[in-house]
Amino acid sequence: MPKIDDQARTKLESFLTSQGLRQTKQREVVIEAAFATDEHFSAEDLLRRVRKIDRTVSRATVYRSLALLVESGLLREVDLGREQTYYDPNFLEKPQHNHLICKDCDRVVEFEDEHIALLEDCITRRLGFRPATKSIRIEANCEELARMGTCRNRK
Amino acid sequence: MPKIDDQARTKLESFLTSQGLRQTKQREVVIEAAFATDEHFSAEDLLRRVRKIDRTVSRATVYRSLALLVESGLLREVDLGREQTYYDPNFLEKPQHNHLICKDCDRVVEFEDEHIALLEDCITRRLGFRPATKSIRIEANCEELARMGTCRNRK
DNA sequence: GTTTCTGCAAAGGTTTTGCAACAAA
DNA sequence: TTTGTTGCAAAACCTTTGCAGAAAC
Repeated sequence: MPKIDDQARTKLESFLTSQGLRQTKQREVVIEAAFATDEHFSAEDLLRRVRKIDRTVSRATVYRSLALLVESGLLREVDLGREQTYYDPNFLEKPQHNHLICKDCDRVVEFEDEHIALLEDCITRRLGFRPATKSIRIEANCEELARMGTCRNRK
Repeated sequence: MPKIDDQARTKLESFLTSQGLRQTKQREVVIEAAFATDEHFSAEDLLRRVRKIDRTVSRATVYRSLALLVESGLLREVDLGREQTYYDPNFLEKPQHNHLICKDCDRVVEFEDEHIALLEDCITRRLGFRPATKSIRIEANCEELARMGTCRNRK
């Protein structure tokens, strides 16, 4: 089973080729950093990780590469309700997942559910739209915080 | 049946009083502008509307009043996936509604659905959270655009 | 009279962009 | 060689904030 990272790298390469774009060592580094973990990250998070590998890569290049990775379908922007844009490296593996965001502790939990997917379909059609880029976001509160008065994710 | 605007004004007044805050003509104008329509708006949208009523109101005051209106429960921040924060004046009337956002034409449609509310509850609990500030956001594509090749909301 | 508010302008933080030098193909 | 890329610094945006004067209570 190939590492997700390799899969991503291959996909990016064919995207670049098909668009007449170039492979550079900066893009290599960015993709390596982006798929190093399965956590969501912001552009600045990624910049930090990238610079651990190669400290000469510029902020602008990270932002530009990010746009490329989204365009090529390797990353998805997710709206976690924070000020910054976040990126999700897990859509390659689980194209249908959704996010639950805890308003207390900022935890983000990914989930899949066939019932909600179906319902979403129905509602979407009923309203005259076309269910395509499925994306449901649930906001909730922290059970742990409510019961224990505290939560391991702080705040 | 009282106008929503009056209801909002009354609620704000008691909030201000209870917090030892003051009623000012600027806050009057902001609330008037905020509840003039049932559309979602950004801070800059609101500033424009406010200035049509009183052109001397500053940007800072609009931002500060907006925070106050959210705190007092009159407005809700909604995340429409755009760069700016948007505000929804319809939660006073329909505290349970959700949003469908068209990724093609940026249309926002509000909807309520008991089934999805229930499912959301289940999923939230199953994941160890507490369903509180219900908020589901569905992103979809435009049927009109797909079928006709164009859409009345442009883009 | 106090204390809160306001307007202004400056500052903050994230993301984008123009441009000259550089590197991939 | 040609054309796309990079790094830098500046710019662009939205939003927040410090402060002195103005306005509520």
